[in-house]
Amino acid sequence: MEHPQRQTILQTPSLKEAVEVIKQGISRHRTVIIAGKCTVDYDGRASSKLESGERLVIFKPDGSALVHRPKDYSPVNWQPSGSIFHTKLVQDGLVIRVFRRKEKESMVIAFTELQMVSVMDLKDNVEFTLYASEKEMQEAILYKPDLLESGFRPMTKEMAVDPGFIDIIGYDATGTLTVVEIKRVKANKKAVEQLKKYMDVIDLDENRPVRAILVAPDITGDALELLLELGYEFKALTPQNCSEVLKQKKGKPLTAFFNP
Amino acid sequence: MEHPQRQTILQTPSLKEAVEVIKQGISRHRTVIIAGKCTVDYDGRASSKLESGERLVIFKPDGSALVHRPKDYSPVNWQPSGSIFHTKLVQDGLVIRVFRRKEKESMVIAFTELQMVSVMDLKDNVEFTLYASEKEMQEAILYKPDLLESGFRPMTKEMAVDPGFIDIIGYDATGTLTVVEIKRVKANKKAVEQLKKYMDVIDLDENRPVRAILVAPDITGDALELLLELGYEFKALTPQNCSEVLKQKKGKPLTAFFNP
DNA sequence: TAATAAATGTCGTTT
DNA sequence: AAACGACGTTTATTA
Repeated sequence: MEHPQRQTILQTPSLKEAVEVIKQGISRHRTVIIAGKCTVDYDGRASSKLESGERLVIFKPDGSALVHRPKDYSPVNWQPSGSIFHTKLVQDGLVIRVFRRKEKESMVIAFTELQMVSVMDLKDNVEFTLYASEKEMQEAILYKPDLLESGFRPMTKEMAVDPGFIDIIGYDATGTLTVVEIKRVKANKKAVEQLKKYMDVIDLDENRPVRAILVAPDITGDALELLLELGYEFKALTPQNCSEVLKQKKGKPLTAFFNP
Repeated sequence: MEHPQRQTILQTPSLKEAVEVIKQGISRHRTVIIAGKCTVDYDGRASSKLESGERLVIFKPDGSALVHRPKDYSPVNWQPSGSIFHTKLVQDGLVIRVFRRKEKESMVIAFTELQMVSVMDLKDNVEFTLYASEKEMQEAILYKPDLLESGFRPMTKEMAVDPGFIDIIGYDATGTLTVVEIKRVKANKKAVEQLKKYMDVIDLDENRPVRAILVAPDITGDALELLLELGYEFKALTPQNCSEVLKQKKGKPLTAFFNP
């Protein structure tokens, strides 16, 4: 055989057939996929009960476990990585207990019928890259401040103030101190309130005019109302806009943008 | 055959063998599970790129799709239910496009090698019940107000005020108006700020003393500091406590608690 | 549809 | 370990 067998697949196995395959798969740090009729009980931060039905259950080598029903994006039950699995064949069925000692959480899956048991050795070590995050919008404005407005000069990024971090502080074309808050999705009232919290601190520290600009692809009606009431400003900018700008950048470090 | 074949499992199939099975599985509203080497590109609210590696990919009958790496609880890429799947065999491999027209989102999965293709008809219609939610904590306090403090009399639940909904409003033993905010996990500063927003409205509307009580299993140091600064109070109460109380309730409607 | 808050949120980062 | 904020948050609820 050219390719050594890197997966074991059992179709409608008996519980007895399955138990050793599952145990070995878990102990050898494989990804174990089980489809079958089961109940699931969870107890920890909350507690839950799921009566018998057919589900897809996944145990990963890092100790994460997922129970998926045939609908919905999110698992009905789960435990995050770092959990410990115990597999046992009992009178009633094949029981897999998932523990997290630290969090005092447990999830118990009891199978009565199996449609499939699959054990695989998935090799996957490449990087995952997410583009057009809020950080990237920030980078884009620092790289090309005209994106915000003509003549804007960034001074600091992520300045620490009491309530948190101000995304960008700089001076506008007339030399007025300007606080910039960036959101990558439509801005709501919460975003304006966050900006206000920063402004409260800035206004307290300095005794001179300060502008506040909220940058986002869009803004809700309520948020715009509050924004204008507070005398702040809105600048429409999408992650895609920023992504385009960053394509020109290519590897210049962020520190390069803070030269005189 | 006693049990009609309710699943199709292909082990290390060729892309050509797999494509028809996948297409049929999707069109017949089955759960389709694919393990294999693939790349994943996402474009929508953000965009992402995942280079070639071995992953577990799930397509559900409701139009949700998940891409799982061999680590982590959360999928590396996904689309929620209501998405549309397009499967196509091209020169480079087996490509499955997942669309959400409304959200202008797409995820493209391109397989070059397959370890497994499994198509199942999972029957799962029972209810899932989760205990010890915030709503249950609220119900417990309404059922047995002494849980909050002796002599407390609830007046309304979920009173609508401008910022949102106040969990419980009532009168304490001395007849002072009392606002109750409930959190099912350790309360942080954000919870106190939320309570403050409610109090700002209440204090504005009424010109008399008002108490504010934050109910949670625990509270962070910063949050407690802010809470006391504002003159509010903290009452420790766990979801488990409340769950115990509710076991005595057994089906009495909530409205039954608002009698003179 | 928009806004608002809960979630077994999870995840990363900083203190 | 604790606290805090971001997330392609998702999900439910309500105006």
